Amino acid sequence: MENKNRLLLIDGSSIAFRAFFALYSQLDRFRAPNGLHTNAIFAFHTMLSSLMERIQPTHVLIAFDAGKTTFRTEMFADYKGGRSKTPDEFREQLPFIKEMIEKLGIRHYELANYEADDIIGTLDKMAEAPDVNFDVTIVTGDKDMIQLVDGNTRVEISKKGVAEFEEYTTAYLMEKMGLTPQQFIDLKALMGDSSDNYPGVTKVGEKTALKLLQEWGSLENLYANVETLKASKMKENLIADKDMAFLSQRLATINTQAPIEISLEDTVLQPKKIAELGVFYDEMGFAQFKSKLLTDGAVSDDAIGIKEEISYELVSDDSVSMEISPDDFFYLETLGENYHREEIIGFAWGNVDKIYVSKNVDLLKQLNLPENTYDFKKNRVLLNRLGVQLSVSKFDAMLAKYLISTTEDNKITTIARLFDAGYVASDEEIYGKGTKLALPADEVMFEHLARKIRVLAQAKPKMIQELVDNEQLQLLNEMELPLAEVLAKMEIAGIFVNQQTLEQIGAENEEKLALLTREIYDLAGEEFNINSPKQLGVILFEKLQLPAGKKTKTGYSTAVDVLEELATMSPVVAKILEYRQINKVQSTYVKGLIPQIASDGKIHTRYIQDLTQTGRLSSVDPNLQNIPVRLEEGRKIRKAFVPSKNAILLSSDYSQIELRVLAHISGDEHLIDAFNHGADIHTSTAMRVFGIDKPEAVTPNDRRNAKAVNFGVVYGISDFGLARNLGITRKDAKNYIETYFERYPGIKAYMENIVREARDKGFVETMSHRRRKIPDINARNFNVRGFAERTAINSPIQGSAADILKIAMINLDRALTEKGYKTQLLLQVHDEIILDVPKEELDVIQKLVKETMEEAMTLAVPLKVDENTGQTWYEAK
DNA sequence: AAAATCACG
DNA sequence: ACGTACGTGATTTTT
Repeated sequence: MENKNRLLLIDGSSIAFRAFFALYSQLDRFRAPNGLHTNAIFAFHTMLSSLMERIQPTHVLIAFDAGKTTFRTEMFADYKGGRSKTPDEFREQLPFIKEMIEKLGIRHYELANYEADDIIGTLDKMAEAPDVNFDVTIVTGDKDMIQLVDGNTRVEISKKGVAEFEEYTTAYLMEKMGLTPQQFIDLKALMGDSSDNYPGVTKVGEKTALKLLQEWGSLENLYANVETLKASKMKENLIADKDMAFLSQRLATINTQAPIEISLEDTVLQPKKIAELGVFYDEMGFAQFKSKLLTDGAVSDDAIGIKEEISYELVSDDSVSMEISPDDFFYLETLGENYHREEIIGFAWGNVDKIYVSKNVDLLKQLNLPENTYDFKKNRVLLNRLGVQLSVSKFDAMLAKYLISTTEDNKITTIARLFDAGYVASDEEIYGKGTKLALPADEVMFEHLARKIRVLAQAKPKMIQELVDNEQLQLLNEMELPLAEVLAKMEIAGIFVNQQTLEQIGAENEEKLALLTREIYDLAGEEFNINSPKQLGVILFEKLQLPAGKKTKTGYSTAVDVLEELATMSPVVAKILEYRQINKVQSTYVKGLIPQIASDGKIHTRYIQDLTQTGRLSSVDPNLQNIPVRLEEGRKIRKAFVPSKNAILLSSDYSQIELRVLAHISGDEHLIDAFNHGADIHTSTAMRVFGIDKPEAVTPNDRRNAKAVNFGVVYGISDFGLARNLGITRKDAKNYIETYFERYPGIKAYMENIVREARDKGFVETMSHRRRKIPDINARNFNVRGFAERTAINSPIQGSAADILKIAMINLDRALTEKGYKTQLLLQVHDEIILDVPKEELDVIQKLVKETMEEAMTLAVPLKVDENTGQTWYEAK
């Protein structure tokens, strides 16, 4: 870039106001720890950063309006009159925006009796003096300042959000409006300005004003010749409002001679006040800005006093002996995430005072490793690959953090921030990401590992304290930690998948797809990419003229529910649905799974234990919790999942566990009764809600509707959702719900209570004190708040059900181990477990599994378990 | 990187 | 009037 001074002048008042509205929808989310709204502060920071980045100014000034009265109000008392009061939520943020600007090393200025425009205009003129000759960029939300555009000065008007600006240069102004900057003032003189509340000439708006200026060039010339205009209402108005026109002209003119007490030298960009900014970001709750601040350079890390020195001892020799204290942490590093395949690149152990690092994996085979861990399950699996049985963990910082709060991720950087436990770089900074993922120099990695150990050691007591305060210590020690061991066993065990079976299914699918593709091209009359919703939309809704129903953000929706509506209208639609179904199976479950079969003939998934908001597990790499079952076409995939030699697959699932949990935690007598009498729950609901006497009188359709209502109840029902699901009117859905609540008053009470509880405490919890924060519960926005309310209703239900299966798995694993059975737990699918059972153990194991699951927790209703066995997963259903 | 779609409980 | 059912992950296309 040219070595010229660049001055950036920002209308702080106007941009702050724009910033406020740019994130207005997020008003409730942006709250400082002390409750202050911060949406405008945050958006202002974002806008400012991107401007600084783009313009790279040498000088910056942010001007603010000083107060209500200015020299313009002396000229015209109603100037800016009639404006609605600025919102309190905005006004309270202004002082903090100014504070932030100062800490960013930028000057701000305001002057009694003058507006920000005048300060900017005056400085702009100073910067244009021949001996100075700066490039000037003016940023504002207000078009008035376009009059300042000239060869040195461009004006950027904030358009939308925080990043979109419209840049006015003399050329652009001429092209867009056919005006010079001076004429822009006259334009406003004629048409007035409704937001500044001066009227201009009666009945003259933008179109008329532009035409007059095209013809006469200026306000002065227009009025010098006004008598020559042919008689019209407009001529009368021009003559009558002449004084107002010239007054408006003066009001619209920016004063470039304001008595400012600030010079260009005062606007030189200063270095950021790093330490103060760090504190400020903390106060505002701006974690991202703070971590950015820290990563921007080592100098700043030290300046802020967070990146203290760290020392560690490198251990490369196998023949080291070590003493372990109960406070010591152990940490194991891999480059990638999939610990079934990744190699150990380094590890560290120690405490706040003394830290060891190494990359000699042979050491791991002989050392006695510390019992405080981070991601114990990963460590267990990795060491198992080395033939080492890692001893039981006493504390897992990752799981502890997950239990304390699910709102953020559970990375060590996050733990460091939340528990004020020192500095650690992010893995991305050290190892890169995506294609740039690579091993750094040894010293870089070792320091990084040492810092992780120190953060963990410093955070542990604080985390324990918080777990105690939350009544969650038991949840960690007796549920998540033991479960991590069980899951490690399951992941290590893996499940046999028959590749030939998958390939056979794959070959059949390919044939069907080829045929369907030809048929679809035929019916459509052309070839196109059937996988592209965009191209498909064009074919269906433009070429074939089918009625487009729903729309997505980018165009026509071609989702199943839309296509099903169209199926009767054109034969191509049915073919497309069939194609989609088979293609899904082929791409995700045939082509996706085959490469996941390891050399042992098994698929080893990973269960993510610290992710879901409710306490469920998730399964990745591959996901074995969404193998098809509902449609036969996909269900066949399950034929490839087989037991080990001389064994059988046993699938055990809880029947209606979420409704049973709901019955228990709501205490609703009717729902409890139904379960206690062993009734078919959807039939029973149908009888109560639709007023049917005998179960025999419940039609399949009644039962179907009741089932949808029951689902809805668990999800936090709304008439809209139920209506959409059942294809009935909202009014009917509303009736269903009202009747349901009348007949099940305990459920209604539960919903009201849990929402109130969320409001009071800011979180809800499961039967085992698993928490979910509900920050949006008091949102002003109807949708956001509605979502939060449904979350508050659903989370304790889904979460308690998850807790129950977790307990069952732990108890079952314990029983299997104690009695020395060879049966293996293989998979978990939310309300179901799949086991590999040697044939000779089958009878006793079936009994044991059922018992263990049904007795996992004692509720006001019985827990019921169904079991199925088979030579494949397909049969075990 | 986001959006659309669809697989599961 | 607003415009949604709760919780996930993988694949493909589009930007």
